[in-house]
Amino acid sequence: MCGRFTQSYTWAEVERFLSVVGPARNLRPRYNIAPTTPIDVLRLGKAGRELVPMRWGLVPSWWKKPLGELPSTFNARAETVAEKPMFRSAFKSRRCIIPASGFYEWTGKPGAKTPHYFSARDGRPLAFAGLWECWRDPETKEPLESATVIVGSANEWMRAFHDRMPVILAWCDAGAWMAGENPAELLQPPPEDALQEWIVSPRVNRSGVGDDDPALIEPSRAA
DNA sequence: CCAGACGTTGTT
DNA sequence: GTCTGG
DNA sequence: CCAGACGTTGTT
DNA sequence: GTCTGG
Repeated sequence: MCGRFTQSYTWAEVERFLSVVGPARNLRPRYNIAPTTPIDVLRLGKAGRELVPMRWGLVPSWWKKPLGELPSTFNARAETVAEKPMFRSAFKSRRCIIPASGFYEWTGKPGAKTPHYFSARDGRPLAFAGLWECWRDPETKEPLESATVIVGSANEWMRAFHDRMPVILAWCDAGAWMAGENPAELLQPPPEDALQEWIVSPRVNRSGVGDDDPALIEPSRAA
């Protein structure tokens, strides 16, 4: 998966959706997110469940080099997330849910790329399986919280556009995910009729475009 | 990942 | 082509 | 037991 | 933080 998450979700929608794991608090709408910019992360902390904005791109707590030398960690592969040094610690003890109204995938060749918007057919927000970490800058000692989205195989329907897709907890068990259970069974693709899709403007991936513009997911040219 | 920008010369 | 911003 | 290592994702 | 090597 690549691109950004888009469109707003209402408090009511998220709360209803997240009721799988219990009541949610402090939820804020967010439309559209790019790597290295914050995403909303629902985690289980000492104070209970909280929605926290974090850097998109997980930084393992043991990372000692400058942030700029960190490889791309905005996605983690479901197949290897348990073993990769970059993710395994968070996979064990810092799972989270990343609410989003939808996500983008691109089709076409360079110079003729077409962005598609994907969201739940029932209109409810999606909840991606994620991981988070807290890292402390060796120089400034500043703490930085970060997160990543787990991606797995696409289902047949999705394969028409892309062979990967985020792990969506709506069709797994969000509660079990947060409890650290049955990862293999949890990280399955959703039913074939779970999502809907339409073409949007390439504007979605343009630098300088605000993340909170609902117009980003307006249908574009016909397919 | 993708979209968009990317400007040089002389000058003590 | 390569780098930056999101 | 301790010391030291440990890089990911996407590629039309 | 977690795993491996010694």
